[in-house]
Amino acid sequence: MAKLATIREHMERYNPQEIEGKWRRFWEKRKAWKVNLGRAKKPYYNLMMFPYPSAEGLHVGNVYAFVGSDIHGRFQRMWGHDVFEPIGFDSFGIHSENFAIKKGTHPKEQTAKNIKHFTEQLKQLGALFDWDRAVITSEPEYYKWTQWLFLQLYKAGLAYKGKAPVDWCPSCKTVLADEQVIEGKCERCDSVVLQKDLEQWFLRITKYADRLLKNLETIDWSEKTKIAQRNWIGRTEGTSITFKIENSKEEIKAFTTRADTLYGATFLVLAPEHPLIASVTSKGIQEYVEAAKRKTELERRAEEKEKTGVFTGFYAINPLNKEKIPVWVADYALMGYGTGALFGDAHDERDVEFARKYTIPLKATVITGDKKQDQKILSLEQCFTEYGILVDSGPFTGMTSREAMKKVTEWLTEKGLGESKVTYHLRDWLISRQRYWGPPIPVIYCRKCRESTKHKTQSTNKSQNTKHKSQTEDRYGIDYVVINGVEYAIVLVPEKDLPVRLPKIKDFRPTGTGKSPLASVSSFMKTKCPVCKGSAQRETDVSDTFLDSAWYFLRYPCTEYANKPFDKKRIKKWLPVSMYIGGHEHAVLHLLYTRFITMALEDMGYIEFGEPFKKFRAHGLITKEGTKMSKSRGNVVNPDEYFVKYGADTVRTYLMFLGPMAEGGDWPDKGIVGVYRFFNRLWTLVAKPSLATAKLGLASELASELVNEVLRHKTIKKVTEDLENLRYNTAIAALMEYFNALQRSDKATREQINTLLILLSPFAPHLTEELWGKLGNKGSIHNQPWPKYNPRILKEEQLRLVVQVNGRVREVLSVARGISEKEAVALALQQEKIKKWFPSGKPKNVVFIKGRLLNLVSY
RNA sequence: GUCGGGGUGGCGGAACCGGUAGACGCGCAUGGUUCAGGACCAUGUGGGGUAACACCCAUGAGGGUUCGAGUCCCUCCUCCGACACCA
Repeated sequence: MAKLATIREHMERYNPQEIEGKWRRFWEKRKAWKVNLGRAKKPYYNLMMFPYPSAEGLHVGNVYAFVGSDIHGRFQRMWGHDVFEPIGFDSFGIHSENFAIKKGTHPKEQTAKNIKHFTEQLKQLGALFDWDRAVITSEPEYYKWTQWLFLQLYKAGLAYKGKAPVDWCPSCKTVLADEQVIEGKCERCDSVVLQKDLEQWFLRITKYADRLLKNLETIDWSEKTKIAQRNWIGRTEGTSITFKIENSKEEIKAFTTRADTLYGATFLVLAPEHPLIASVTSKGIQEYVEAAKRKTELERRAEEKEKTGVFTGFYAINPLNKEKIPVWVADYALMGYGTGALFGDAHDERDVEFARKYTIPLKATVITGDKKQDQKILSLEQCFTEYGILVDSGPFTGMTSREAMKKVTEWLTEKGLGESKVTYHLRDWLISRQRYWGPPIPVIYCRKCRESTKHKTQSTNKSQNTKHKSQTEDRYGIDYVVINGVEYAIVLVPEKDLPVRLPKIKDFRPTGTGKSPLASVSSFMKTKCPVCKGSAQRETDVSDTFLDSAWYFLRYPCTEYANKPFDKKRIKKWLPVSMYIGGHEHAVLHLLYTRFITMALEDMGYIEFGEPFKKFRAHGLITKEGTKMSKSRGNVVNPDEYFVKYGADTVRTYLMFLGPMAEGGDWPDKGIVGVYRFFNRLWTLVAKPSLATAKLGLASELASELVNEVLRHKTIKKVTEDLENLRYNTAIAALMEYFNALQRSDKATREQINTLLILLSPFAPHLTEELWGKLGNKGSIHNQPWPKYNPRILKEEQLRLVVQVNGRVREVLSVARGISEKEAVALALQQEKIKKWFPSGKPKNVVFIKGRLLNLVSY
């Protein structure tokens, strides 16, 4: 007998492994989440950032992100949307290649292996993923179109090859984009980056700077992300001022945001890369420039940012007061910002520091109204950088800084000596990578074509980059590169020849020579020119991973089209993306690039929208004991053991219970058992034979207590609102509260429990499906409509009127909702706890907030 | 330095427009159940105070506005994140 009971008890226990596997197989077989993309009536594109499969498996941080997004998808699905929730792998790139190198395997094999394991793990999550449409960026079927995209960008004048000082990571042995350099270090491996002058491929994202900025107002994104983008774009308004050079026809345009300080200009500084310097023959200067370029960020840091510079030997004329000021070259001026030149004065800390070091005179022209400070500033003991009143500034004396900035700029503009200028922090996107594991850039260099088209190129000055050339549709014969002193025409690989396949080579490791490993594979490099059919060579660099991920969301709904990257009609139906959820670390990388590419595609006429994601929400970070999980720290938590111990439903729900989605949380605290207990208790309640028969069978009006009904509707309201706002943690709390009430009351009806299960189903899809069936309901719980609450029922609840005396709570009264102020005061004054505060029997003042509180004031 | 976000029990975190601070969960305590362990169930759990109430104190610190402040304003302390020689 005892044994039998134990077995029975065991059988009835909540066993996540058993039911989760069962339902997953069932759903997969039925293709339960499949959406017919062509026919769907209410398309909802629920997108999450796809993972880099650059590890053996998922960590709980990935799980957190995917589950949060999946819950949103499930919620939208139950609202009646046709939810398309795709998944894929961002499998090209340095992360994947580095991982393969570490493992000593070929990236192709390692990536395949990783993807296989990731897939197994992802399938355990119980998400709505459409696996038939999985996108893998390292497959030729995909990167063919990444290369196609590059060709279109080139034809539109948005891709160019140019020589520029670029950041080089000596460990990854490749150049990096501006965005991938963090505090002078490589984003991937933390190595200190070096500056190199290299000929590289760029995408002209700066052309879109203003649009990228302005459009932010039109999209529903987390404010944090928008701010990060605004900062990165870094639009600055200022003035460009033309300084004539003494005894020369040359002039220098200097950029400033403080035109009001122009009277105080006592020197001019050029960036070491400034074009004017190239024409200066003085040996000392050239040496300085070379040395500055060779400097690494580390060296600059070690010197504690000490500024260095050298006097050029010539002088410039201040257009305002005609003063003669020396022109210097210094490494604190940056070529990429403003005009690459600035004037130095006493109202900028960097200028002052530099001037002191080289004993260049300074002159203060701006002061505050404060007497004491006036003296200090005029004696130059202190560098005053704020706005103030102008002194010693000719006709501008006495003006405020703001006024003067305007007037000075106007004056200069009138005289043709300056103009308003806008500059940006944003730089063009450098996409060349001297690595193996990426899509080869589909370009061929042909010597013969260059020879035969040389006449087309007007200017022979090729010392600078191609940035400023005019844009035409067909640049054949005009654009060229110089390799080892020989000119080659840039010829695009014809679209019909795509993809340029990445050959499987043995020696795929980065070379460090400034060239991709592909450069030593002659079978790849040597090719025929598609124009002249003569022998030519291929570009051997591959493109940045972020180019792969800049358009993947367009591919998902169109994976069945082999002859085009995406289908216009399909795209029109499903895009822009309804909701995008992902990590905040991509705020200025992926999210900015993606917006740029979308705008470019719109301008080229391929799509009809300029913003890819209508709504974006950043999720927080899951940490381990307060620190970021990372492979290098070795504190990555593998979710597998938790799946085995507690099941996916518990892991899903627990992760969401940690805190608000936007804030992330710490894993693990022991709290996971709390959710597991909750599910066990739910299981027990539903499995109770008594519930399955008598009470559950009754109609709700007869059996339910009003209390439970009110709570049911309240819970629907709360959970619905919370899910809309991604406040999953409080939604779960409300569900627990509701469950606790049902369990306690012992009068729960089937409807009340069904509501609980439906509301819980986005969090715990397997468990709720099982219990839904156990209660004798038909069909899948996931096909149920989302419950609606009845506002009338919420009003039936008794009001708990808070009674305060002098703003402090003294009593809580249960009263009818419609109670009037008069009635409430009278009732309150009958209470012992209240009465004693009013010896006179009457309050001096009464504050009554209907439906909420009563405050009686005794003074 | 600049920009952004925080500081609430032993812990994770709740608290709509200013209106019962600490929901929900973890942990802990006591009791029940069990051969035992675990699991489970019940009750309690910010601090002081009380037999129990009452009452007092409490949301980083200090001040202010208000009938009433975690929430609004000012000053300061502190932690975290992003960017950083950007003129």
